[in-house]
Amino acid sequence: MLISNPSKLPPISSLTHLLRTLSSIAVPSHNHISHLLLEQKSATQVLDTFQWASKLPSFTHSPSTHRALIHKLCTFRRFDIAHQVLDEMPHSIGLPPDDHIFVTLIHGLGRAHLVKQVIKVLDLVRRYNQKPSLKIFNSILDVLVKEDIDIAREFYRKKMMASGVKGDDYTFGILMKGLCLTNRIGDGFKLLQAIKSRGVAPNTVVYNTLLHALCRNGKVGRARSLMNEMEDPNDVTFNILISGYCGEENLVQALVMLDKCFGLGYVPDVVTTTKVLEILCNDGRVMEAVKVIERVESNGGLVDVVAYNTD
DNA sequence: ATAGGGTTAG
Repeated sequence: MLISNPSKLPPISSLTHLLRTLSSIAVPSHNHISHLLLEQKSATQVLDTFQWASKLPSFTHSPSTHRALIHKLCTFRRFDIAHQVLDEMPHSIGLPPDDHIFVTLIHGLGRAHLVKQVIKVLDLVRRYNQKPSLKIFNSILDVLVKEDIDIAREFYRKKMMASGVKGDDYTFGILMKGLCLTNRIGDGFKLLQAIKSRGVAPNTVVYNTLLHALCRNGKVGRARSLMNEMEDPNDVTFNILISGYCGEENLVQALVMLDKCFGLGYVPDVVTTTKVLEILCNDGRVMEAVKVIERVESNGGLVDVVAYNTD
């Protein structure tokens, strides 16, 4: 048995103690026990708490309490125990681990940079006779793009495409993020092209990711023309472009975009507004800055302390 | 489960 003897409980915090006392009076909810688990400071404490809860009269663990347990075990890097817990789920609650719990494990392994183990989650899912869902594929892909874009691409080609799993909007967003993270702008455009060649319009997130990478790399003009082909630019799109123009101190274009932004009913966010105010004030155009503040505020936007200090 | 993120001196 992997859960140790509760009689030798380690010292526990007073909050934990209080919660334990309360739960022995009333039947605790799954939510309640999950929070209690998340509060524990060591793998032993989490396991003890989990074990203690399972002995409470009229309490049965659920997928959600298991998820909390797995999450905590991952933060303590006890992936071995996490796997054992998953294995025990079919007998302990009569249910195999669900998607949500696999995603939790994938995140945990990802935080520990355990790339190979993350990919192996696919086999783990199959061991419970389940077909890995697109959500699981995407979660794995999300970990991989942050580690190594080439491994991510190989995973996409060999594991997803080869098993007949078609990527969705999320998939392309994740891939674009991975490419842009390493400033592979050329590849970003290729991906955009690949999406279009499937006969679908790339979604706004995919575009925005590439727009941001362009702006970061001093290619605001290219970002502007790419924006022209977007069907539905949103507030984030405008924040990116306005910030981009501010970054190269192109006050004229920044203000043009700002107008366009308001014209479509979007209000720049706090960060973007501050940048606009900054370059206006640097240019001594304080009156216009005040007008911008009024315009943002009257449209329901926020201007914060940092902006007011800009002088 | 997917996009961005600022200020600080004479």
